[in-house]
Amino acid sequence: MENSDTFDLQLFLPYLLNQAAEESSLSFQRVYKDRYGMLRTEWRVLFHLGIFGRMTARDIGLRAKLHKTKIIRAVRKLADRRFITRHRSDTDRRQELLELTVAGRTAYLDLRTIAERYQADLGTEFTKAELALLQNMLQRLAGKA
Amino acid sequence: MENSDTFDLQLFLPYLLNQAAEESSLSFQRVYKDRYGMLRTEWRVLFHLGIFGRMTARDIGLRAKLHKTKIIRAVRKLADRRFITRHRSDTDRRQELLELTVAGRTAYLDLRTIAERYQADLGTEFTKAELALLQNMLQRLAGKA
DNA sequence: GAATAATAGTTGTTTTTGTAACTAACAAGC
DNA sequence: GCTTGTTAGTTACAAAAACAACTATTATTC
Repeated sequence: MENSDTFDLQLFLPYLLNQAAEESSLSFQRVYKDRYGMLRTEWRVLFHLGIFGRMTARDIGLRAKLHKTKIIRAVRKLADRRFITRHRSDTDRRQELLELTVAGRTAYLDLRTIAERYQADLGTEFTKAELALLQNMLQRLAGKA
Repeated sequence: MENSDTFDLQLFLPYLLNQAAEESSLSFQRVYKDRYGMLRTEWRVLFHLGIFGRMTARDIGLRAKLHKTKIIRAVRKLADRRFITRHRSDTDRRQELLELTVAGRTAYLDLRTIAERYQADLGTEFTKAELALLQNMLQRLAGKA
């Protein structure tokens, strides 16, 4: 340890954000992974369809900043497991309209409940004002505000 | 869109944190990747050795919450490129002591300068108090405070 | 002090991700 | 209306991460 240094890695945002993101993902991951065998991209696609209703892979990609190859793999897996349906658009046959099945919506609502509980639990750790500021700053850092 | 829903994904922390983490990693990634051909795990190992001096793979893993298989691969690559040296410990020959070479320290100092500039630039976006609160909350979320 | 357990590091295999190149459909310009 | 360019989705291959099993060494227990 002769060459000790003063840079504080724990405060360096690209590092700190990743640590926090990974930790906070864990509890939620256990649910979508163990209960539904889903990957991160898959629950995100599921949530987009649950929240916004029928939409295309392209639009999900734009909203979630996900590359189309990631999305198509998630879409295939979700369709294989009958969580979503895929239909070519009549007006533009390049596009494909994605939509939740009943089973998909059930899974979404179940996961959404877990997500809401997670958010609610944060209220015991932080004040409303703190959380609002955190979310605002994170959105600015994410380039979305 | 007939099934619109009210859950706000943009405020869901496991999602929001990942978006912010990915975005904030990008600019720094360009430097360690393009300039040094490093991966994320590699700059992290490099920084740990730069900051704390000689240490073992195990201790880096504990501090950075990295799995040992990730570390050993980073260590091999860093050693191949003559950024670090590896020496079996005399007191416990299972352990290996890792240390930066001169070239490794040079690379570390270069990257540290970029990191410090990144942190300083945040000061134009946010106030000192905001940043302090953000870092504190993130550390609590990461389970490190 | 021999047997058993635990630890540091290592290797191999499987999943998942990243990147580039491709096809089919549509759009724009002339 | 034919060429040129763009877009949505798809496929194939390369890179990286995740997971399990292994070796060598040290620690523990009886």
